[in-house]
Amino acid sequence: MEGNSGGGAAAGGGGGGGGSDVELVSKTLQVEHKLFYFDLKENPRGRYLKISEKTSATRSTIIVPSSGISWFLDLFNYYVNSEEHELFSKELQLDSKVFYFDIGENRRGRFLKVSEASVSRNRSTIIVPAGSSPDEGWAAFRNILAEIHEASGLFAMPNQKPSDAQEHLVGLSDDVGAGFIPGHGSQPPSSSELTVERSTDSPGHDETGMTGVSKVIRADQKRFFFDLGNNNRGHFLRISEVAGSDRSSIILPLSGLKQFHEVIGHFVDITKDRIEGMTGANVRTVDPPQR
DNA sequence: GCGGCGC
Repeated sequence: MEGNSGGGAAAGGGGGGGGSDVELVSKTLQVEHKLFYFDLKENPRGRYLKISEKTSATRSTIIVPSSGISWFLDLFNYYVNSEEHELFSKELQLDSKVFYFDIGENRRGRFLKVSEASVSRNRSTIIVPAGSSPDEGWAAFRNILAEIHEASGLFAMPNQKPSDAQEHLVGLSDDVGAGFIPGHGSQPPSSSELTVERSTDSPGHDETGMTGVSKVIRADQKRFFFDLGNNNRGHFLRISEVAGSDRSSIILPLSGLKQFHEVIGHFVDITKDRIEGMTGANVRTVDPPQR
């Protein structure tokens, strides 16, 4: 809850020496008799999520690159929300790593085996029990991933108010339509893969009623900020991409907004098949074993 | 207080 902004998000600046990775978020989850540790960490080479499974005797760990957190979230949502008979194994390719998601079952119950295979590294595996109630097991695991995914975005954006993210976490579906641009309430907030937040700055000033209106969307690990502004040459929409500590933006005069919208719509149309569901980019379904 | 995974 505290403003843990840390100045400029470029924690990579002060190399820090060997092994002193900064811990941004740390959470634990107990499922049956297992303990799962979630540590979002950062070092000069980037950010990653370390997930450890600890039992009384053993401990195993997988390392998820930050770009994979949203994929993990999607995959756990898939396993939580799917019927038992339609659960398939999945493979998630991230950079040089491959994560395998496999369902298993024994007399203790159902479980999801997540193993990480990378070059020159022994395969490591964690096993997450399905759990007997919707509050534990896979769903609880999913919830932690969602919290970390949220928090990860906040760390990338020092000016972001944490309360906005909390609001987004808590609000289930009713608040999706809120906070739209005044006078333009026509667009439906269809966000299947994308999650939409809003951050309105200084609503007290309403010179034209338009400046200061902002929206934020997130896709994978990137965040895109949309800000209406104006200067002596007119009104414009600034679209900024923020990923990690890098950001860049384009300035779109409002006279070009309609064409922009049409072109985006065109690409949405021709790529629909790939962005719905999860057969596209990195995740692929693995056929069940024949017998 | 469990037990799967791995060769």
